[in-house]
Amino acid sequence: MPELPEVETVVRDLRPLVIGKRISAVRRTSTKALRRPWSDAWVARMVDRSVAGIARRGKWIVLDLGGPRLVIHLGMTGQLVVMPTESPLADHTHLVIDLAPGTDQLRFRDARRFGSVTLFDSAADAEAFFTEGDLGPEPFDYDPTVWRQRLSKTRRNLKATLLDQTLISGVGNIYADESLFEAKLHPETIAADLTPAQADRLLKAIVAVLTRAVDKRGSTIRNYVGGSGLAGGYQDEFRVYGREGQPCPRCETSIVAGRLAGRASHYCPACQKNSRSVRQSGSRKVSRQDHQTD
DNA sequence: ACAGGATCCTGGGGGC
DNA sequence: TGCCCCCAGGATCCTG
Repeated sequence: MPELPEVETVVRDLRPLVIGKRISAVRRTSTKALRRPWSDAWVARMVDRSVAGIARRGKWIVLDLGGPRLVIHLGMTGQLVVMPTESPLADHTHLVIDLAPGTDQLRFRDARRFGSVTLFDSAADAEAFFTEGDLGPEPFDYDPTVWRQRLSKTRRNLKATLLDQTLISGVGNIYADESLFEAKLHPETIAADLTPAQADRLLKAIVAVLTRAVDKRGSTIRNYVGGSGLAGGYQDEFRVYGREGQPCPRCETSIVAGRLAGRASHYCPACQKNSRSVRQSGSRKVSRQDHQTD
């Protein structure tokens, strides 16, 4: 479920609720396996530590325990919320962390269990995990030159490219579609065929869309809630995602939905022209030079 | 190198 | 009410 804006919202919500709190107990509240295996040996390493900070890296949440780092991925249906101890434990709650002083608990829930919770011994170990996973740069501080270079090296389409966390971290299905609309680029456009100007436009569009979404506390379609249990508001601002058959907010043309990179993809066929396929309709294949315009 | 499909799971919605 | 099928904010592995 959660992409960068949702994860960022969780982190911002949790920050005042967990920082400075001491972990007085840790309990696994289900025996079901998560995406990455949990180890009970981690409990002893967490108890009595205080939460020094909480941060986001791509779609990952990093809880700083003053040495060890608890690294959490929400997968599709994950929730990480602070709740009072007396509130009933919701279904599919996998981990409960007691916070002191007070009676609050940090709870991790995940119905589909595509998420994970992993303890690393140090900041360096957590960072090595991201490095080994080849996690791509953050959209907000992506060097445009590097971005253009990375795009120029792949013949994949833009939709698949934006979903690739090693190329850019944090973008998922919703914000890929919304960013491509913002940039007026067709999701099937080959990344390497973008002109430098188009590549710049795309990065700016991603940043603009993500910024607006963060401002609205992300998007809630089904399960997502922030760290305090509050839903998001950006789902009301979608311009293409989930709007198949509805009018394009720019030109009124019906939004089209197709399947790309294995995911539902929404776009405006009028605003988001695929220069490649348009040009291909006359000749057979198009040389790279043909794309220098636009 | 890359596309496409299957897979890991559960729940919700639509059609019948 | 129930059943069946399809779909879902992700990521990874396998095949062609």
